[in-house]
Amino acid sequence: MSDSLSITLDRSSPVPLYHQVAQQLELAIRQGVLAPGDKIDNEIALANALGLSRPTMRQAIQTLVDKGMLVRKRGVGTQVVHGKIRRNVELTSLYDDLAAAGQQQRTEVLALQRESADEALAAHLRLTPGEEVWTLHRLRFVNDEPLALLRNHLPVALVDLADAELETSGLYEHLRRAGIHLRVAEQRIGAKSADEQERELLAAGDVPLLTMERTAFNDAGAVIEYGHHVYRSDLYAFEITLVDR
Amino acid sequence: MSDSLSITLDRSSPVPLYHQVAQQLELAIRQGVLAPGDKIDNEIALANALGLSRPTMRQAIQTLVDKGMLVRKRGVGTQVVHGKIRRNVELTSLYDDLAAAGQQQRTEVLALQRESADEALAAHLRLTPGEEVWTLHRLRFVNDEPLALLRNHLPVALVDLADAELETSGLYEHLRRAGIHLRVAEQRIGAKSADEQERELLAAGDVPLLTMERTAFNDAGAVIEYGHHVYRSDLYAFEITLVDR
DNA sequence: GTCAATGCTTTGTCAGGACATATTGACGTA
DNA sequence: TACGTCAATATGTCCTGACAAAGCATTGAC
Repeated sequence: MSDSLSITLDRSSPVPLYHQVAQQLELAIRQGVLAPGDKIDNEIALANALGLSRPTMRQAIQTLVDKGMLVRKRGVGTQVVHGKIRRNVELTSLYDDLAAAGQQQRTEVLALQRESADEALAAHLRLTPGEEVWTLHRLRFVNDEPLALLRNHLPVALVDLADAELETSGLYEHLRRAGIHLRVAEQRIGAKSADEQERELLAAGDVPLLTMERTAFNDAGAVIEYGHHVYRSDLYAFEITLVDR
Repeated sequence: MSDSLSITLDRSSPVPLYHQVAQQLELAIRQGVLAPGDKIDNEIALANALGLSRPTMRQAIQTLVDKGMLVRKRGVGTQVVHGKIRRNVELTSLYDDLAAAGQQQRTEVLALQRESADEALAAHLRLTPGEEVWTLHRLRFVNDEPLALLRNHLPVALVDLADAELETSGLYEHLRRAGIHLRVAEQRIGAKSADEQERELLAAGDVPLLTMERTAFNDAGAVIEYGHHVYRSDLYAFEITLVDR
């Protein structure tokens, strides 16, 4: 039912057909044209309607199944199950989330310098001690209240932060613009009490802090970034949508 | 290089061929037979060697690419990038993790009862107030130290906990055995100070607590479970591997 | 000796077909 | 009425074939 959705294909576009279909399907779901519970037409009918082969149509649907937005049942059909799905890597990008929520935010760069990695840091970045790394300390405010203390380290060989506009945009956005694609990230989320420096910077009296440690890898498996952040737990929490396959 | 890996296929098995290949490839990577950096043979050669078609071989490789263990580059080949990858849903299953680490653990069921859902709980489980739900409170110990207070709610209509052996195995294991497949989960991780009851049960003096709130959905998009847990942050942290596609 | 053009390798995309299997509902029979 | 059988339907699996596009190395010209 509800095949009022209109999908247009551009065969001269470099964007793969299955991706064009997937994008327009996802948009339809996010915008509510297809609501949770709605059944979409079967693969063969859809493929015919769009002038595509069944494998291509399947591939389009599969990407949305992997995102957790559609569910297929053999002998039954394909159904919409979920509208809003959160992007994966970064768990949640603090910068983007706050921007999306319309919160006024501000970032203060406390330190940005090149230095040689000590043993512990080299281990995190999988370098040999002594190699040069960027060290970046930032303090992020929301509505003029300090929210998070962000400490990051990146190998100089792979990233250039010299001209990064880190006060006005996120670190990950800078990496994306530099053509660096983060593929895998290992994260560890915990909690701790604030130490003296953190209490001072974050103006958090006895508020427990949420900690996040992350190592991010690019396509080649090289470490791009190691960060350890602390957040005021009264102002922030991590949200994520997980999909099991 | 390093095609000493031996993959055996059973065409009479109900397990799909691409899945058999993927499983054995994953095992080889996890066991270090294929180490990060190793290149595997190209799709066509592998397919021929196993007597499979290229699409089937591709499908096998794709599942490992989606898990973040392999990376493909057009014109180059396929490489191993990551050995250890953590399972997805549950972020991390406390019970399984502790068992894998060889820690001695014990679970105490504080409460298990059927009751009718109040307004707040009904909203979490997407029921109408008054419908019956299971309420489960557990206290989990590691090495005889209290680690976490687990509070869960499940709709009576979808799950039966009457005979669940919740002292000796995890809740998720019980659900799996009952044939319930969790497909999507929304989680929220934060931190807070312990209240009086939590301080008493967890014997945590001034240790901040890590909180986890989760809503889990099955294939049909129905809510199977809502849980809010607290963990002693000096003994536990969430670990997760994220893959971007 | 340097650099650009070219060709090879490998994955990416797309088509079309065949059979298997799970689910549902209709039908027929006890 | 109750139960089992069967057919229709939809997705799951697997195959063959073809061309496109990106990376890399080799070749060739200057």
